[in-house]
Amino acid sequence: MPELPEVENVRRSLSDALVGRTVESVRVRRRDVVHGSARPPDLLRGCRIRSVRRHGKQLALMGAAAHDRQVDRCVCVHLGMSGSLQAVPAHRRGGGPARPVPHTHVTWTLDDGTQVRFVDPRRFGGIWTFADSNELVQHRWRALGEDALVIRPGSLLQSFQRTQRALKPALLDQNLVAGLGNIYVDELLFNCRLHPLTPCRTLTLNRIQALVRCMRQLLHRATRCGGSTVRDYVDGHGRPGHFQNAHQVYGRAGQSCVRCRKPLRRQIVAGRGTVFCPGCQALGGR
DNA sequence: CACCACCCCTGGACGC
DNA sequence: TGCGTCCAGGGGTGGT
Repeated sequence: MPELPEVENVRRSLSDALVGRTVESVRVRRRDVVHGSARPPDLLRGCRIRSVRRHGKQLALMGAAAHDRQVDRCVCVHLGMSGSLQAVPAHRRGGGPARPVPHTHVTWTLDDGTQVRFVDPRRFGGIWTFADSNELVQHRWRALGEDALVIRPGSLLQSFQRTQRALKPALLDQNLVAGLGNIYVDELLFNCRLHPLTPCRTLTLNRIQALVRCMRQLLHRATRCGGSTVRDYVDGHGRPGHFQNAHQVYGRAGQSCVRCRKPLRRQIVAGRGTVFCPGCQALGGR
């Protein structure tokens, strides 16, 4: 389940393989994963890739039409739960017709023979096409909150003050802060000793500052470790992450808390499986 | 506007 | 071995 650290690793690895290359052809196997125009030129055919951007959990391939450098193109990719975007170099595809990877919905072929494949078995992800970066921001990224790596305590304080919600559902809300998912919210709340059901309203600026520091540190550490591979996440080169080995609560229900040795509890919060330490993360805090 | 329940989807775990 | 059932979960949508 790609969250910010995983998506950032996909972004970096894809940048290596894509930036500066030109898209020679695009193949769409499932039209319904593409939102907006699925015409090959709108899916970057004939474009030179200028950059790979990220906001929260979303990626965007920014291209410039080769025949007219003024014409921009932009393809936004959301990996959802089970999506992956991998660049497979020509030499790794070998000579013979390798059996196709199931659920490969869109394939781009670059001028050096590299294939970029969007694979998404559960189809919780998708692809959105835009004329340029303005459209991307207007129609898709503007509604999102600030990216979790750059958000400042002040904006979080503002959001927290006008919501009645608990911390966990608020932090999972991409319109409030973009990039956190179930894994990193649980890890974050454990790190800063906050109960998932703490009402956002009750957090002082001081505690929000600590929360933001914790969040950046956690996300940076996880990113450096290549992200978390819980089931099948891999980056743009097919490499798994290893931050799952450093998880302190996620996936550890019933095991003992690394701080106080009490058993970790699992409870449904905001409809999501939530693991926390009832000892360290008391409601009301300390 | 704020919030929540519901639904989308597949593969893996588990029980018989 | 094989089949059925349950569950995970991001986020869009529609209802309250």
